[in-house]
Amino acid sequence: MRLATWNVNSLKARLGRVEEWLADVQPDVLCMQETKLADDAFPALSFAALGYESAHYGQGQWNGVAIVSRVGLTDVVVNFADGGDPDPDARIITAVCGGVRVSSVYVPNGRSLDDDHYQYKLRWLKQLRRHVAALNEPTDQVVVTGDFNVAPADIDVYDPSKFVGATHVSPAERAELSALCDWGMVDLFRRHHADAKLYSWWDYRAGDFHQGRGLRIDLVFGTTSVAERCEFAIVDRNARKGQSPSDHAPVIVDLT
DNA sequence: ATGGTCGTTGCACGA
Repeated sequence: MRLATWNVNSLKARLGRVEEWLADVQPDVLCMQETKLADDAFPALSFAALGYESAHYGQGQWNGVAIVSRVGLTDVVVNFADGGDPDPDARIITAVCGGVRVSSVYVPNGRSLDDDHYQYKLRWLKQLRRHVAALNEPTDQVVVTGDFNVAPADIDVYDPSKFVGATHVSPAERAELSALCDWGMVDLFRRHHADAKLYSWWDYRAGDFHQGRGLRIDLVFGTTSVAERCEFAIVDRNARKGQSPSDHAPVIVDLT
């Protein structure tokens, strides 16, 4: 099973590229973030024409997450399912695809450490963990993937000195990812590329992509049983090139 | 040293 995640930065602006990419890469499951669409504007027929079932949770304009699958798509849950307060934004959707419970997540950006949005980000990550624990046991086949807006370690940042005091690298955010791992999840990409300075997001400005100034913030977490099946992981940098790219590249994992 | 660009929408703001 080939599973991928991609922050498309507006599915309306990106649909052509996403269709082309699906035909080329042939993933079985694709999790998308920042569709920036209302549910009734989601192009389900375009995905159906390529053989994919789909589930979307959007609000229009901002945020919006989706899962498309050609290996089944059942048990769809929008928003958090831990019994706590629902997130006012459309940032998480969960479904079972090919025997794996998959969540597509768009973690709040945080803006800056002194912003209320940063506290929202930390609360959001805690609730994500409760959501995962409410739906699964650590021994289950579970994937939580998407745009985490957190670089797990300094190796995931092109120049850590430029991010001192910034979001995406703060100890509190990283501790939330560690807590997810403590529950029973593994960063599948890092497991396959222990020392690689490879990124999944590059600012549109100043030629950051071509200068190699990026962050690895698009992550695929899998439970141990998923990690044991994972034989390949890659960032598809080609999808960040050319005409009208998203500022994120897809991350792909292959499970046996 | 600073600011670079996109996407939304509507003539600013979030990332």
